[in-house]
Amino acid sequence: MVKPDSLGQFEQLVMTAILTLRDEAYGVTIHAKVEELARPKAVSLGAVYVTLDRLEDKGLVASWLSDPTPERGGRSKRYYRLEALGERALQESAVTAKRIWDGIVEVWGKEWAKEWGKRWGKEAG
Amino acid sequence: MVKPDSLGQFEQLVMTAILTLRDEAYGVTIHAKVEELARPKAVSLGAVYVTLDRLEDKGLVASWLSDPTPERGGRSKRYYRLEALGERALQESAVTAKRIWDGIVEVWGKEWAKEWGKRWGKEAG
DNA sequence: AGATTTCCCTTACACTGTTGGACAAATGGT
DNA sequence: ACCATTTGTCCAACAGTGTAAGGGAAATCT
Repeated sequence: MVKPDSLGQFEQLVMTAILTLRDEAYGVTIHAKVEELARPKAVSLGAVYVTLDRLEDKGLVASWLSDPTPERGGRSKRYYRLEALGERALQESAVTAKRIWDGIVEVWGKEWAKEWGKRWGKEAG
Repeated sequence: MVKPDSLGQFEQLVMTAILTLRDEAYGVTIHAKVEELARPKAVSLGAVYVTLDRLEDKGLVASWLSDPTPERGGRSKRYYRLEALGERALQESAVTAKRIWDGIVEVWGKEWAKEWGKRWGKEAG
């Protein structure tokens, strides 16, 4: 556990993925969700695991191993959830992220925001 | 000029500061605006200058020296503005920032967002 | 048993974040 | 003229985060 300081953007992505996946957050699904959030940028699986490791060292997330499941290749998974410290850190970072967004919209206008919402929002491809 | 890749969060803060300051963007004012955006986290002046340097190397911002002004300590300032490449990079990063915010609000709810807006928005202290 | 599928983890390096202090150029006072 | 003060820029060094590439383990299927 190092410092409850501010998160990097990739750490924010990983933690947001864990948060939104709720009970289905393990390496592979987290990776998929992060790629969805970071689109169109590609993300390597290794990057995700390294970051999960470091977040756990900092006490921001916790993990545990599941039992194997009876499917092909269904080996045990390492599931993750946010710790209280992690929730706090994510909240603060999210507020900063929102200030950035608001500042930009203030200058470039709401028309721009709408346009980008259409092209890059979660609904569209 | 290195790669027009994704920006770190601090780089986003600095560029957003330049954007919103319009014609008044130089080291000291940028530092002040970044601290406002990153509140309550403190930011050192050196961090800002180093980041400005690297952003200029990457061709995302441009700078020029002004004439001195007739006030106490009124030496010449280095002003900054965003380059076209920088605007594009900031837009993409901002979209990712917004996806993070939306994902979090989706889980924690709009009540939470409102509450944090009151306590941490630009209006309040 | 061997092939296939799903998943976890490590090593190594590049880039970004941050501190702390050095240095430069104006004005104001004595 | 000289020195203190104000405003401002910049560098060196280190810590921390981002990323790719590849090694390897545990299931099921045939």
